[in-house]
Amino acid sequence: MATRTRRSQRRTEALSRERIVEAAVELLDAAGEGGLTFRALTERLATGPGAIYWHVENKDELLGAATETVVAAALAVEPARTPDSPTGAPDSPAEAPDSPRDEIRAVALGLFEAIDEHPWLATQLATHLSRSPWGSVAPRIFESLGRRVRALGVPEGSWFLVTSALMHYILGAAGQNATNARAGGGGLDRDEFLDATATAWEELDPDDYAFTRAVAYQMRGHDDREQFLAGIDLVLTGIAATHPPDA
Amino acid sequence: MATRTRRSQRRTEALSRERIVEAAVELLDAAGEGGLTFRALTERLATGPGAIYWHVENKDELLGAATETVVAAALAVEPARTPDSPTGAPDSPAEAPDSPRDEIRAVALGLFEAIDEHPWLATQLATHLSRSPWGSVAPRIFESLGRRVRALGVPEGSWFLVTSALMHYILGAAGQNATNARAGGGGLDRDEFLDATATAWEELDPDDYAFTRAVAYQMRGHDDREQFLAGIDLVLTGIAATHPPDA
DNA sequence: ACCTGAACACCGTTCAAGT
DNA sequence: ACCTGAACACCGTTCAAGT
Repeated sequence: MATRTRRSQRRTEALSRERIVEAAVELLDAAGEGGLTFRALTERLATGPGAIYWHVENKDELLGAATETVVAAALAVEPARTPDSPTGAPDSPAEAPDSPRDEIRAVALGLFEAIDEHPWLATQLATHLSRSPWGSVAPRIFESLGRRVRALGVPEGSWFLVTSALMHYILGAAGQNATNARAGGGGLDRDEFLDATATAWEELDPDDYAFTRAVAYQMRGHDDREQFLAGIDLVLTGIAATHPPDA
Repeated sequence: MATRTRRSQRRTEALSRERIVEAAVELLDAAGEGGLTFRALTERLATGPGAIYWHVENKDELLGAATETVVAAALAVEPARTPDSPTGAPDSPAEAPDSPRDEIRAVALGLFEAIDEHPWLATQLATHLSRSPWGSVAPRIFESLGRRVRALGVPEGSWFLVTSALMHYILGAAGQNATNARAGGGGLDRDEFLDATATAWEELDPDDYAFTRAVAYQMRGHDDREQFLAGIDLVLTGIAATHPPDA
């Protein structure tokens, strides 16, 4: 029976931290946070739990490593181009030197899309962003946004506040959206899910939820990405108004 | 040995969904997400798992009920008063009719403080806000903010966008802060934790993290609540600028 | 209607043993 | 140095049985 070992992967390459993290990301993408177990991991890697523990401290560290990998990839794109065509994929070489504002939009959108593709990221980013010893993912995002905030001309005394506010909006919005992405993935397609949610809103108590009922129809057709970027613009405008460049 | 049943609670009152949720909140507060187990719950309530399952569908539903309870309490305060004295606890009767802007600040601060007191809330709010069947907690927050957004004079077409953006900032910021609160709770006090984080930032690579290193000192002394409210003001200013009242 | 508690399947983690 | 796999303690959940 030793012959019938599942070789879900070719067995040529040796085990490595990298391969383990890669498999972890695949499991998380396929089945969410609950999909990442050491049993599933050992089966996929055709090995035993002990082997994994030799390369990785524990499950928490593994989750952290998976998060770092995905976030690093999202930030590495360093995209450009004005988001005029919201559908356009960034693959042609970028030449035009973008404004800091456009770059912030692009970084934000990169994170948004990463969370959209890997909904399990939301939990990680929302609450486990700082760990001991300090994970590198929070500073990475902070740095990427902060450089553009500086380029925007925000006075130095406001750098921390402004960059934090931007990051909070991005993580909050992307997190909410991940919930939708997840729910959408489970059977219903996106439009059906939106419609079901809008309908649920419309059936709330008229006294307690007058406002929510009144905007339910706006939920029905809305485009997540567009809304997200509109929110970014709102925050950027707020930044310009409350922390204008030094005179 | 039947005599030595732990009665962590007086045994007079019968089991009820309410008592179970209450105990769940206590366990979550005391030991975080990992502290809520059915064993701990049965011990605290001096009963068996079957009894709990009679009142509650499963662990997920229990977590949801705990979240709803705490969020409802936070929103019920419907506080007032201008936040001039950031330390002041709201206990004297409020009379002055506050501006929508102040009310939004107050609602936001209420949520911020709820997450600060119950750090496990962050995960719940960040990613499980919508469930099937639709939980009432998202609409509750949305409604509370939305009514004030309407009172602000934001044009109807922008209600959904603006209220969502506000909610995203609040949840994102409060979530990040919960991480700090949690970390602070684990031995170090708040100032020590901030200091340790700032020091860690200052030791990052000078090329890759030039900006983060440059603002590390701003992290050291900052007041979470103050920063949070400054962010709210930033967003409110952005709202006023990008979605001004109809002419 | 409400509760008991043994049992089940599954999980993260450890560790003596192998190569 | 790297891997194996049995074993341990713990978890959510079920269910026949009691009152």
